Amino acid sequence: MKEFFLSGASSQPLHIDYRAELNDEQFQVVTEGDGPCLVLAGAGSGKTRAVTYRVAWLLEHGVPADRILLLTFTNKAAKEMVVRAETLLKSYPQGLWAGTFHSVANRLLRMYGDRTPFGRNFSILDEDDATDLMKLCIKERKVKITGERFPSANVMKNIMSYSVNARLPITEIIEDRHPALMAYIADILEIAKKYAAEKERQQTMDFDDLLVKLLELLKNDNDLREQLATKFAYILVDEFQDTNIIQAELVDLLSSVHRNLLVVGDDAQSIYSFRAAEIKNILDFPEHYEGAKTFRLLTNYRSTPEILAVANAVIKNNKEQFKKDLEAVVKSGDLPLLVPAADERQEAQYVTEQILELIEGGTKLKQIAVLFRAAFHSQALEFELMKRNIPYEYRGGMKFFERAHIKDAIAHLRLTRNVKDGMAWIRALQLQPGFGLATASKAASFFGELSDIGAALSSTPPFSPKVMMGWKKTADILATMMAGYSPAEMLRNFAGSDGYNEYLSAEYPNVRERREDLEQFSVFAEQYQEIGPFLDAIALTGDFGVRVDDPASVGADATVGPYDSTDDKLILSTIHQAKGLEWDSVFIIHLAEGSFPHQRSYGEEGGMAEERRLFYVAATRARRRLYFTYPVTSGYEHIEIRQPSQFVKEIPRDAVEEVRLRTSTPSWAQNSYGRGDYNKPYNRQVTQDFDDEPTIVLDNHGERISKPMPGSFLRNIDDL
DNA sequence: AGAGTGGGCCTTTTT
DNA sequence: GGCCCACTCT
Repeated sequence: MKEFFLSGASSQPLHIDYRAELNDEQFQVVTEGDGPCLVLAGAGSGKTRAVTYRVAWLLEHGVPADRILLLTFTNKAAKEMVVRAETLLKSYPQGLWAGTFHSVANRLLRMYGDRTPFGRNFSILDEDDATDLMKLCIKERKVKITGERFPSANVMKNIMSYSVNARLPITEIIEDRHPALMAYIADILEIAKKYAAEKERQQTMDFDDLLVKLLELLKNDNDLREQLATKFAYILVDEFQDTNIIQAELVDLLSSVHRNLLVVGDDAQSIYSFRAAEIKNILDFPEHYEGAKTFRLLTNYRSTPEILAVANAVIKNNKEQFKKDLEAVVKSGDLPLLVPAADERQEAQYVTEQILELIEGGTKLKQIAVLFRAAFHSQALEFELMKRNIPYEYRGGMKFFERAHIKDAIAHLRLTRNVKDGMAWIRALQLQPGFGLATASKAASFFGELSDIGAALSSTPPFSPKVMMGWKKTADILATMMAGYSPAEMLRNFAGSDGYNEYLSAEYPNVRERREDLEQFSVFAEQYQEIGPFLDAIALTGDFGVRVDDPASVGADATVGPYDSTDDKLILSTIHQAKGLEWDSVFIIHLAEGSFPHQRSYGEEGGMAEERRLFYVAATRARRRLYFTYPVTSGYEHIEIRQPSQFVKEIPRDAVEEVRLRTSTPSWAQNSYGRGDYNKPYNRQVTQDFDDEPTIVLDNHGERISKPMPGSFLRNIDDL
């Protein structure tokens, strides 16, 4: 702590009783966290608590807020940490550097970007823009197709992103993961070059660039590195198990002067290797930082011992892992339930009914979550929830800022800051008749040579008369928009412009809703004074809490039904998005081989271990009740028999209670009126054997549809 | 070159 | 079920 003790701020009376509010391990982390520190924090062990108290402790001991850097992976986590620190300190920690890696990198690049070829006014490409740009690069290369399909822009982007983040040559990645594409290797490498060059020319960065360009800058500019590493006296990193090489190197450089680097993480919750998270960062931390202290937070304050028993048992099957069993302090509860369902539909019905029962028992809807491996797994459930009028909030899927009309507005705004932003030009111009991709690209190049948007508006581009008409419209929209000053004003001018409204009403049936969205967007914009920070916030957050495609918000009146308010909603979420969160009751659905673990994980090195960590993350979200469900069959025309997830099989038989569903009407067995007629008799049955191949499906006459297998209906897990 | 239409494809996870 | 591409016509 040395120099900071002298600063005088510590003369204020301490009002936080660290000793009383933290357990021994947490207290150690908070008070002895100087130098390089690794905090292995199990799920629900008060990790956020330890970090926020540490920040509070530093501040109370006179460390200036702007000399503390707190890095997280999600905006939500960053916000939560700051809010909790604020609550502790009873004042907002003004000046604290807290944010995601990407947002902090952006902030630094806005300050020092003039030392890079990108300048300080670069645009940020979101995932769609980046993919579109990649498409253009592919198109331009005019690849000769030789039998094998050429990778889509999306695939190309993924390969290149992985190459950057894992710091592996593209060729090696192609050889390893897409050997068939080696036929195109020369083209692919050229396209990669083109993509990079194009971004530089357009003064735009994709998400990866934010980290990479900052890292390059710090490596090449000794003065700046020295300056920043001196500035940041304390660096704290959350979810360190999910950092990649680039991120680890960034914090390494930024902490190179003071060496006060405290990283928190749980190797058992590393679930982002697909974007090159390097679990070695956390496993090798003690070797990499000489004299590093290691702390372990193993007391779990969240879940019942029954839930932890399941999570601990399954994760044990991963060999490369710090050994640790979470210990529960919460009192004993019910055994987790294991529920095989005849098909997706019955699974959805079961989940829905249980949710209704939980609510009757006094649980709030928002204290219940349904988690799944992949976004589309929730489809059947969403039908059922809609049918029963259960309001829910879907995490993931279409983000507000990804909606077409919102992106239109953003594209026009972006041009006012960076006239070289080709993707913004292409998007804006293509709204007008006369502009297709080809013409818009050419126009973007033309305008990209100019100094700023003003020059573009007063230029005389070499367009044909028809194209010129379209350009006049765009120019008019831009001019109308720029009559405003703040982001909100500009947005309202944009939404009110004749040019854009003509486009909207010509193109879409629901103009009114789209205009309302734009108004909502303007309201959101009111908290920003300047266009730059506003655009950055949008690019780096993707959402601002507005629920998209939310059928429930219409019917759920605050005073009707057992739901106490409109924000009391069931949570549907992918497991990835659920990390760090907790609920009273959690359903994990689609626990069948091929769904979870995901099909593609079988062939990937370390894939199964990662899926298992995902399972671990999912199970440890639950406080009191945990349900595992899976469909035994899937498909309608061609019925497919599913195996339960291998993770289900890894659960000790006495650690769960198996539920047998009585009315097992696969939807294909129901009458042709669809919508389940529960009174109608049905005869089809499904049997399932856990050990080897299934199974038997009987039709209405008791005839076998698939291969014979003696066995009872939905065999008990005890038969394993 | 752009716009409109029909068929094939694919569906992990995210800052 | 949605998106993307290729094809055709203007």
